[in-house]
Amino acid sequence: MPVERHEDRTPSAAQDVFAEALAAYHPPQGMTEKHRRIVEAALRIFAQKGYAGTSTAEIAREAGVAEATIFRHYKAKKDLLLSLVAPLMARLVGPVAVRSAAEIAGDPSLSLEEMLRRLIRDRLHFALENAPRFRILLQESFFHPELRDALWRGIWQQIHDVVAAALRQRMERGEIRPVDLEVAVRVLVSGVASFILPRLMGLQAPVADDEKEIAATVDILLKGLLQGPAGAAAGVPADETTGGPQGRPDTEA
Amino acid sequence: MPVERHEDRTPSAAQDVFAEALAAYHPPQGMTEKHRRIVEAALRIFAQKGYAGTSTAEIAREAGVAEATIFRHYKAKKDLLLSLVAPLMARLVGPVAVRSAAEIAGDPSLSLEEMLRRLIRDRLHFALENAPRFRILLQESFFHPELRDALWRGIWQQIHDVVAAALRQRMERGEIRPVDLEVAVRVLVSGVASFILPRLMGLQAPVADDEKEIAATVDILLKGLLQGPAGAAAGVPADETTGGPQGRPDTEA
DNA sequence: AATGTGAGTGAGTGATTACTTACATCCGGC
DNA sequence: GCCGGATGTAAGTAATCACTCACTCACATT
Repeated sequence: MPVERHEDRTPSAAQDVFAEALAAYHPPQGMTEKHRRIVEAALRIFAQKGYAGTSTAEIAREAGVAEATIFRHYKAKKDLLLSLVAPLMARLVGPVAVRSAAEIAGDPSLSLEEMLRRLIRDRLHFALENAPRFRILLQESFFHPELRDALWRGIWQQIHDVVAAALRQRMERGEIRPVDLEVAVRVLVSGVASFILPRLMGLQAPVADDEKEIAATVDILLKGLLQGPAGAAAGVPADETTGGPQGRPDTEA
Repeated sequence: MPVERHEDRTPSAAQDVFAEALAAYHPPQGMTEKHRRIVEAALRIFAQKGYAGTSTAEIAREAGVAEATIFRHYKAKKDLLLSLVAPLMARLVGPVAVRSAAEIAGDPSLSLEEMLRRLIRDRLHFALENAPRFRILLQESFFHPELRDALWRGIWQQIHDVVAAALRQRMERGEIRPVDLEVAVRVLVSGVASFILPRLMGLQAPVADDEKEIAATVDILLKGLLQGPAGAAAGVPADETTGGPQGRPDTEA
């Protein structure tokens, strides 16, 4: 990058990026006050203007520290970026998240419907909790091949494997039709993503009722759009503007 | 933006961006050789490194012109960016594209299945034809509110209206179940997007057969995943790795 | 032949870039 | 008291940023 000119001179943020960044990542409580404010400012400004569109001077100004203080903690600007997304990556592909998702997806006692609802709720909650980090990871993966690879190989493959396994299990039990697994995973995940991404990006009109929308989304994904051959549909009626007590505000943590 | 420091001094790329950019857009045949090469270089490099990550010096070098030549044709760097995405926006929301999509979506003689297949083929073709412009519009809409608004208000609303109208029509005819229209549109469009976006981003493993995947996607969107209550499913069998002559390589232009 | 015009450019402009260096200040262990 | 490491910063550094200026050149109109 010509705009980031010293970038490739330092070997700091070069090869096996995440091993290094994860090692360098110390949790918030080990940080000094100023260090914490640098991270917060960077998180906020990167999410808004992007990595290449943000100068270290602005981060320092916004954090109320001297510019050199940033480089006391990070060898290069890019290391700061990586330190922001690395913990998110770790939580996404780490054993905790995978086990949590796999537990939901693999639980045979859950109806497919309930499983999908929980998955959407679970991921929506997680995404909104880490919204700025998610946004940065997403938008910067356009420009940084290492991030794109990590996102693709790490996160997508994880999601894919968990969902595919759950679908295969239920397909063998005859619960779902024998559709192409890859396509089914793609459609399912994109349906969930269409729920989460607009909220993550700050688009999205004021939503009336998340639970109702989740139920309707799952309903369509499971039963399709077509009129059943024998009046099969028994799910959410959903005549567009109905606001009756049909959502389910109970549900677990 | 501190990185783009002169940006807000010039009133050139300020308010009603697209009116201006569209007016300034002259089709390729009216360009000089060097101007054309500037546009091509910018298209290529912006798509790869992003607007903020690309310097005018690099564009000039890559185009084989002097840096000042860029500013002979564009008042500011941002005007160059807008001139790249404006024609795409115009074609997306303009009467041609809307009529084409609306014709497909509104044609009552088409089966819902065939309509969706044509829509996917049509949009996939269009997206791949304009891949760099699409990519730039998508990635820069994270950072430029005017682009985000245009993409949201213009393109999404167009898509939404066309698809919603088609669905409502078929819902009134009893062809599809009475589901929530907004949710149905969202799931449908995201299913199509999940088909197009990975190809646009250069992700996506080498795909065996587009037609087969389109058919399988449409099948799932229409009939859902669940086993029908009376063995209803009659669509694509799709036992994961079957490669037999079941795709439909006929289909129109 | 004089004049005008748009394309094109070499050589700048001052501001800003990521990053460094040298030098303080703090704080806990001896 | 004194040392050593970690934290913080003012004041740089050379390179690069978007953009401008003064100018040439080719060509068209008169």
